[in-house]
Amino acid sequence: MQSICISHVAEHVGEEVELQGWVYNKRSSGSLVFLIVRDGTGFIQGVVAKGEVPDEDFQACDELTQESSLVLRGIIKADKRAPSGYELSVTGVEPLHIAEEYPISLKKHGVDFLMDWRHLWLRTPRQAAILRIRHEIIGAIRTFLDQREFVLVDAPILTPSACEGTTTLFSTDYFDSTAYLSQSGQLYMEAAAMALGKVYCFGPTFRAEKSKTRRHLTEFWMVEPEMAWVDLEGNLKLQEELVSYVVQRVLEQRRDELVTLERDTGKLENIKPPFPRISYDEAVEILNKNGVEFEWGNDFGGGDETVLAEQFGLPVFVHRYPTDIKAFYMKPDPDRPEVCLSADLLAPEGYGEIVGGGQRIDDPELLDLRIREHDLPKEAYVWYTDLRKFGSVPHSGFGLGIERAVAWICGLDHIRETIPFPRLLNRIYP
RNA sequence: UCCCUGGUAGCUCAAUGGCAGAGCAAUCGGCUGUUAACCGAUGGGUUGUAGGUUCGAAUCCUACCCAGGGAGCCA
Repeated sequence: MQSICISHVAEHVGEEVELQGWVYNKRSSGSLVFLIVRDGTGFIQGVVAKGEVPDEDFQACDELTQESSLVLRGIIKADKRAPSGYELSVTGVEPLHIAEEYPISLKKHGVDFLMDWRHLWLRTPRQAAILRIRHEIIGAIRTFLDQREFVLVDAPILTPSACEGTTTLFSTDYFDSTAYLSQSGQLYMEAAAMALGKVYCFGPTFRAEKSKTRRHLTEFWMVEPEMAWVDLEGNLKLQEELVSYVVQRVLEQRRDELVTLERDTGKLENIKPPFPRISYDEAVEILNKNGVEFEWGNDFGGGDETVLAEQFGLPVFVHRYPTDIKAFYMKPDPDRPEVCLSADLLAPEGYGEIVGGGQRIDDPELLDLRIREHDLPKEAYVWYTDLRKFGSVPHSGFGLGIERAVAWICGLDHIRETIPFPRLLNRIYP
């Protein structure tokens, strides 16, 4: 007898097959038992009728609890009464392990409770759908960049000092000195771009900020492309093409999962280049016009980003931020040095900044000056400033936050559901 | 770090100063088409912790702990 996955039952109608899975729910009606079984690829209802299976198999159904593991044999039948359109007419039930009383019921639970049981929460249809979409998004990003001949270059996670010197880092003992968990691979990607042209890193990023919001994690994943010989506009073009490709691929490949999440896919269908571009100056005007008190020179808060993104049905680039509020390596606009060639991409529907990037300083003297102005330890950046001494070229890059992108595409109200085991302020379990 | 909200049965919640409750889950029984099945029965409590006010506190007051949301900062 062939052992198959539930995702493939449609190809085996009329055949007797074997399924391996877990009990999702059980309903009993005297001499009929309905077993809803999941195997990670899907769900199917098995109908166990007394007299049509060996007596011991029928009695075994009594013992089955939610999430017990079992092998189920039966004949696949098309049935309009089944939610998926298919049912299993059970011929054999073989429990493998009877699960203890399962903490997660099919009813409503609070977030704190579910987070404590995150290792089991992942089994629910909604969480599984999110993880599949996350997988699709990551796969799409890598396919897109690979097709454009980017080279994946891994950045170190243990680093000797802050990449940007501003945010709080996690520190760890490194033999007789201190190392920090990376908050960005970008500086290393600049070195790699000078070696290979177009590169990207994809890895975890750590921020010890004490942020307690629906948009923050202390450990998150970021893809950071970096390109030699590319200016700000070339950078934005790549970003809008990448984001559009990812969204369209999820729509094509993960439609069922989006339905499970009750995502309004209409809003995603429109995500195609070009994305609107507004300058920081224009953004300030828009805010003021919408009754938001905002002074030129400040950075946008979460509410400000939502107001800006609401003006367009698409992700929107905000470019040329004040040089003072951006990282030390951002290249000033040659026509207006008080602003820099940076740009953030704000997602629609209030999801905020999903990409931050810009053109980097290529002038060695200016870079040295900025390192001094930002009070950064010069010795730690010698290798970085070397990049401007040995064939400096214009170059640009960006960082795309995976979890924020997943939250937006899935339409989730909190980022913590986008990553299998979220690390949050006050939570490092499980 | 600051501001706001909350903490009652395994879970989700009710009880606003006067007997600690319901639904689900669990256990037992019933049912041949259930769709978060249904019906009947049973067990289940140091009301986050410590103190205070009161004849009487889940309820009011103080401190602390924990959680959630937000600010700052960021992706």
